[in-house]
Amino acid sequence: MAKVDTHKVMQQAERSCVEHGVRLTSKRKHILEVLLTAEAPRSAYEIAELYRQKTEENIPVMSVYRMLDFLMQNSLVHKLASNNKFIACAHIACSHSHQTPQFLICDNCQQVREIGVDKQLIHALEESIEHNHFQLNSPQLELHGLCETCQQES
Amino acid sequence: MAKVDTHKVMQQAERSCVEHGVRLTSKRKHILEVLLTAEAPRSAYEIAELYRQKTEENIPVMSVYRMLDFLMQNSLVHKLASNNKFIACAHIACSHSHQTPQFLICDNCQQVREIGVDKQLIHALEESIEHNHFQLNSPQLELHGLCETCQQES
DNA sequence: TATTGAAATGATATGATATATCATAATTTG
DNA sequence: CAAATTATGATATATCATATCATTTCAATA
Repeated sequence: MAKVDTHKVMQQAERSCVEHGVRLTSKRKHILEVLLTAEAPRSAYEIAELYRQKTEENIPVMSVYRMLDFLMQNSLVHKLASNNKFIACAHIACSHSHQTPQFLICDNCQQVREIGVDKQLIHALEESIEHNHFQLNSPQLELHGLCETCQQES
Repeated sequence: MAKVDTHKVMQQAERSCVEHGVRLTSKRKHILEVLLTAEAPRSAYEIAELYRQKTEENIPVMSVYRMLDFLMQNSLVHKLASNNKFIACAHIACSHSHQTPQFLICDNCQQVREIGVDKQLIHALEESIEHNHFQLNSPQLELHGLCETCQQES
């Protein structure tokens, strides 16, 4: 949710889609832009509304879900399971080999920081998983709490 | 989801509620029992249905949600955010001081193992959180993958 | 460049999850 | 027992998500 250079990120997103031979259509771009400029994670229905405001065109929520699916498959967007909202990946521009994303979600202002999971943490996770003979799919950590700003206010 | 002595767990649950001065009514008990005997996490609507089967009485879903809230507040039940289902706490009987629960969720058979998060992992988490000046609420880790049994089948 | 096949999007319906709110019943407490 | 509190019921509705079939767009290629 930190300020990003939307234009630059979009360029990288396009590049990445070309590389993978998938189509970043203009509607999909709009959806991604909506999320890039949003202050916090948004639900599919909120995204549809923001899309309308941005483009002055209606978009069926069904389409929004499909486009979100596309964007998620291509690691441009993440879904936060804990609140059923979507967020642009914070690492699009850094030519990321996408590993475990970890989200710090502020329960007060709703802002989310996506951080890379640190080596030690990954190691500890792997240990714990291996110990239970479990085989991880795609891990994602969501942690709820208060961000620095909101701590100070309370 | 491992076999538990339901009776013993229920006794401990009652004890715990008495201690905290809250009421474990018979309906709430039924809900908890339903989850204790379930093979996998259940949605509120599934719980309502299981309740009907168990008691031959209808229960409004609204009530189920309320009772689940109660049970969660008292650490007897957890909600899995990643699939909107509920599960009995695996540590009711072990007079648990409830710390970070970690769930290993099998995407094939849906069974869930709730494990204690190991020291090292907690430490790594805390480091990473502190580094970002974040203040954790009640952490909970949900990891998706394949359990041992389902790995062998595939 | 016209054809065609695949991918993307629209339209419509419906299912699944969750909360708000006001009414009633049960339980505790003075 | 009366009053207050807590729990539950009943009803409505909001919110999140998917299924399915129709139509449009786009790229490949004959």
